[in-house]
Amino acid sequence: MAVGAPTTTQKAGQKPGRARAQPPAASPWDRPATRQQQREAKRNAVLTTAAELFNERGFHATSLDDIAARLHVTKPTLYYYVKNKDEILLACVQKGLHMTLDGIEASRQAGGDVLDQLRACMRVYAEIVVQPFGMCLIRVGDEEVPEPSRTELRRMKAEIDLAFRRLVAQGVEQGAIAPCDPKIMAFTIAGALSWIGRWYQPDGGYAADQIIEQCIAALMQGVLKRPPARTPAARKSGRTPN
Amino acid sequence: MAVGAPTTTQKAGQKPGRARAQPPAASPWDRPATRQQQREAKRNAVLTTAAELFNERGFHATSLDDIAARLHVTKPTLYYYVKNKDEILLACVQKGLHMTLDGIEASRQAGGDVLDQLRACMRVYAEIVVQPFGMCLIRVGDEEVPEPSRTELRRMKAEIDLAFRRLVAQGVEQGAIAPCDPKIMAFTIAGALSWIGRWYQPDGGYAADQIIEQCIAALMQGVLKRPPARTPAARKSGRTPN
DNA sequence: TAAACTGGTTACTTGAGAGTAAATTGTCTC
DNA sequence: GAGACAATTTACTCTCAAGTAACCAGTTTA
Repeated sequence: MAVGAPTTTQKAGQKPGRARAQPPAASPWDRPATRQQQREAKRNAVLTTAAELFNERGFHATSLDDIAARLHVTKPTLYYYVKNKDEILLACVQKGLHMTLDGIEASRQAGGDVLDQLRACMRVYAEIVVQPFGMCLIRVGDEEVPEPSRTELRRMKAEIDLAFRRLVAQGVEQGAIAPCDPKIMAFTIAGALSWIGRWYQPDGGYAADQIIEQCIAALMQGVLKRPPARTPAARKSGRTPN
Repeated sequence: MAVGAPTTTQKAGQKPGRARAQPPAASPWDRPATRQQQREAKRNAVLTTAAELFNERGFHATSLDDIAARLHVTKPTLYYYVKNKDEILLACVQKGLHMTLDGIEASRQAGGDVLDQLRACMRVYAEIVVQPFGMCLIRVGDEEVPEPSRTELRRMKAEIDLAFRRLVAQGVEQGAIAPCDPKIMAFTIAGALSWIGRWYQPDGGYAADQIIEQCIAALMQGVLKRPPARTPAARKSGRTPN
């Protein structure tokens, strides 16, 4: 399902766990959404637009007036929905982080062997990283976010990293993954996937899915040519299992 | 004089190719370096310090006063050595770029088969990326640098990317590298290596070399365990060639 | 030793952009 | 349709940092 359309907060591996209790979801027959819902929707629009601009120009180079302009409102309006500029950044990054964490949790629940789970996590991560909030996550260095929150952010990032590292370690133990330092392998994986968010352009000749799948395959398989594996299934395609 | 230790510009893939013709190198017996040399050295100190601060706090979050302070001088002094803040950023990134390009050229000259050359390029790139100017290169998005130069920068980055892509393509043809889309493979490699510059900390339990070698190995070999190769040399170590 | 230059300083101008106060318009409820 | 409250606007303030002007101390050269 591709992690999907912007503005719609909570889309990836959702399930009301982390999200604040949301009114049951709106059917088209409902009368024009409640005040609360509208407010929430507008706040989200602010955050999404902000994230897009941060990604285009960088955090410090984006003014609140820029954000307001793109939303066709004036700057003070923004302050009706957010406390200040830092809070915006924080919220964006946090959304990206939550989406990732939820997604990882979902892949865990989905089960499968270590390799399946690792691949699923990679996919989740890569899909998020090409969307506004996820892109924020990897483009905006955490130096930029001021101290109370920075530590919290780092904690969450470490959590993601740990998930990868654990899977790798587990895979090594089971003999499915090549012997390596799991920490470095995890960073290598995360790095390659994060980088996608740096150069990917929706209108650039490649579809996001293509890029993601190929990048994952490249990481799994490595640069070096493999001798064709003796796996029965692999015989007919002539390729090693990805 | 205060504008202290020049921090030795040009470290990785140097050799006077691209650098402006430098006076034969100073022996300790020489009288106190010429005006020109001192000036050059101080300008370099400004750039290096700036790069370090940009990496620590981000470009926009670093003020010229910050840079001046770390050099124990006052802001107007900086203007004696550089035109303005943008020029500083541009110079830093450009230095990183030139170092990389020179390094790549050097590995080409060094010869060897495709894999050797690819590995050499990866090493060059990774080594640069953990140093001030190289780190600038990958931490500072090119959105930040204003238009006349941005295009030039992108051109140079593309050149680096192209070098990787060409090696990959060549390797695929020769059958040394697994069949893949060279463009994506190149980005995957560059991404993983660039990422090192994001999390590497000189005082963090790992030596830079370790990280670099392991990261390269991880990329070459891939995540998946390889069946032990039938290469005679590989037999005794019990591992596949890295 | 005086002129001229080099490298640096203090003290300023200026502009941009974050954030606020208070007035204004719109909408819902009784 | 009159109040009450939600949503936005206009018109400001204030701070910070880029960039400049003008001046000063050392050093070199005639």
